[in-house]
Parts: sequence; structure tokens; C-alpha cells
Amino acid sequence: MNAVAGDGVRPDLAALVVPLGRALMAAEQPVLAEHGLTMWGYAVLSHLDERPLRTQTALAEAIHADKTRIIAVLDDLESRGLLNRRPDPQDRRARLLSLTPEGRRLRDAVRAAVQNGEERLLGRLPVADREAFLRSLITLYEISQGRPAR
Amino acid sequence: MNAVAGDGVRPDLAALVVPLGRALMAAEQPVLAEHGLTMWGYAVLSHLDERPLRTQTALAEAIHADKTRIIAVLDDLESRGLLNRRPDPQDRRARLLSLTPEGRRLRDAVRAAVQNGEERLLGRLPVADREAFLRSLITLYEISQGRPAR
DNA sequence: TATTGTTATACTCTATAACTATA
DNA sequence: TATAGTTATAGAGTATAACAATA
Repeated sequence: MNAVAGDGVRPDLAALVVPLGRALMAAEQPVLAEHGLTMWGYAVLSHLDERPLRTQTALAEAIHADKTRIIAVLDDLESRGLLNRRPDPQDRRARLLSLTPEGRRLRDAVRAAVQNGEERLLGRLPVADREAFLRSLITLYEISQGRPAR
Repeated sequence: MNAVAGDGVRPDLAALVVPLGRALMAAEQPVLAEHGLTMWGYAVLSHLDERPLRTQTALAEAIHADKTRIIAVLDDLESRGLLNRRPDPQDRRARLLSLTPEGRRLRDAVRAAVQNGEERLLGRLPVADREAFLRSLITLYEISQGRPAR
């Protein structure tokens, strides 16, 4: 038996959450690759929601990336017509970021495929636990990101 | 509001789990540093349970590390008298790994401190959700590591 | 002078390949 | 010849520092 099975000592949360996260990311990879997206590219598309963002720095912070890291990602997505990056007329240092219709379509398709895979995993939880798990996960996520739980 | 708050689209599991894992690890750091442990050092101590392991390669696999990655870690822990690493008399290529009493003490102390912090976080969940969350997390972890759920 | 975006550089972490010793 | 452990090297990913444009 391994330490997780339960010999009185519960495993560290981090020792459960981190490997689970790695596995989820690994499961995403083939789906992303099919659509020619890297993880960072998908993160950008996912975060660039309906309304545009005003600076690249803000976007970088939102997805926990360095501002220099996402530049090549934005270059790629822009060149593929998935997002627009135009100088803000109000402040021409900043770049207004927004998804193109194709970008939105791709994001939705990939998200659906990713979540479809995740649903299969979640489906193995007892229905009773499942909702509580998702709710708790969201709560802990919010707290961990410094946002107060409701 | 952000995408997590709930505008009909649930966030990807990975987008919740991975950042949560990062935050949990970050929260562990100060505790580990206090005891002069790196994350890998703690992973080794945590996994080296009561009974010894027969090879370093097995240990490396168990903690999802490359066999070459843990060598410096083992060197350090051994030099500090926290673990024993002696050639297996049966097959002198292999190294039998076991914790010393001090190693076990340190592991227990650090684990207690780490889990104490985690309990504070878990304490912010409704009691009703909390057990379901832990149970689900362990189940999903096991599945993600290729072990069949019960 | 401060800020946005960018480029070039350096650094950290990790895996690969090559070596020693045992079998 | 195959395997366990080790060392040295190369590679990927990341952040830091320096720069150009704009305010």
C-alpha cells in the first residue's frame, strides 16, 4: 500500500494537488496539440474573454506569467488571426487585446474538448461528492489567489 | 468579476488545480526552509516511510523525479544524518535507503507544520464539503496516477 | 522621469549521454 | 550484456536587465 491509502496519516494536500495538476495538464496536451495551441496559448485565449484587455502586462499577471513570456505567444496568436493587438489611441504605449471571432471559436472548441475529458474523470466520483468537490475546489482556488471566500 | 465566479462556463479543472498546487507549495516553502529542507528533500523524507526502499531509481520514480535529480538530495540528507544509504549485500549495485531516527523525527515535525497550515485553509470550507473534498481529491489523485479507484 | 512593450542575456531546473561498478 | 548509481553536459523554460517608444 502507499501512503495515500490511509495508515492514519493523511497525505499533504500539496502532494495530492500538484501531481493531479500535472496529470490534468498532460491530459490536455493532445487536445491542445490538435488545435496547434501551447498551454500558454490556451491560457491566453481562455483569459481573453468577451471584453478586451488594456495591457499585455495585465494579461500576463492574470495568467501568472512573466510579461516577457507571453510576447512570443501573442505574436503567434496574432499572426494566426486569433487575436487583435492594436495600440490604445488613448495611450499609444499600451496594446488593446481582444479575440477575433475565429479566436473565440477556437477557444470554445478547445474548452469543450478539454472539459469533456475532465468530465470523464469527474464522472468517477460519487454524484454526492462531485458537487461538493467542485465547489470546494473553486473556494480554495479563490482563497489561494488572495481573493476572499464568500 | 473573473471567469471563475460563474458566468455559466465552469473553469477548466486544470486552471483551478494547478494554481492551487502552486500556492500550496509556496505556502510550504517557509516551513521547509526553517528546517533546512528543499521540496525534493521533503519529498524524499515523506516517501521513505517506515520500511526501507531497495533502489534509488524506485524512489525517484515514486516521487516523479529523474534518478539523476535526487542524487544531490540524497547526498545532502545522508551527510546530515537523516538517512542511511548502504549497498545491498545481496546486490551491491543497489543502495538500501532508510530513514534514521532523526530523519523520521524531522519528517514528522515538518509534516505536522505543513499540515497545520493546510488545516487552516481547509477550515474555511463548510464542514459538510470538507470531507467530500478530501475524499474526492484522494480518489482523483489515485486515478490520475494510474491506480484504479475503489 | 515613469510606464509599456520588446529584445538580449543569464539563470535555474531538468533530462540526456557517457562513465564506473557490479552482476 | 545488462543494471544501479554517478558525473558531466546540453537543453528547455524562466526571469532579469537593458532598450525603444510614448507619456
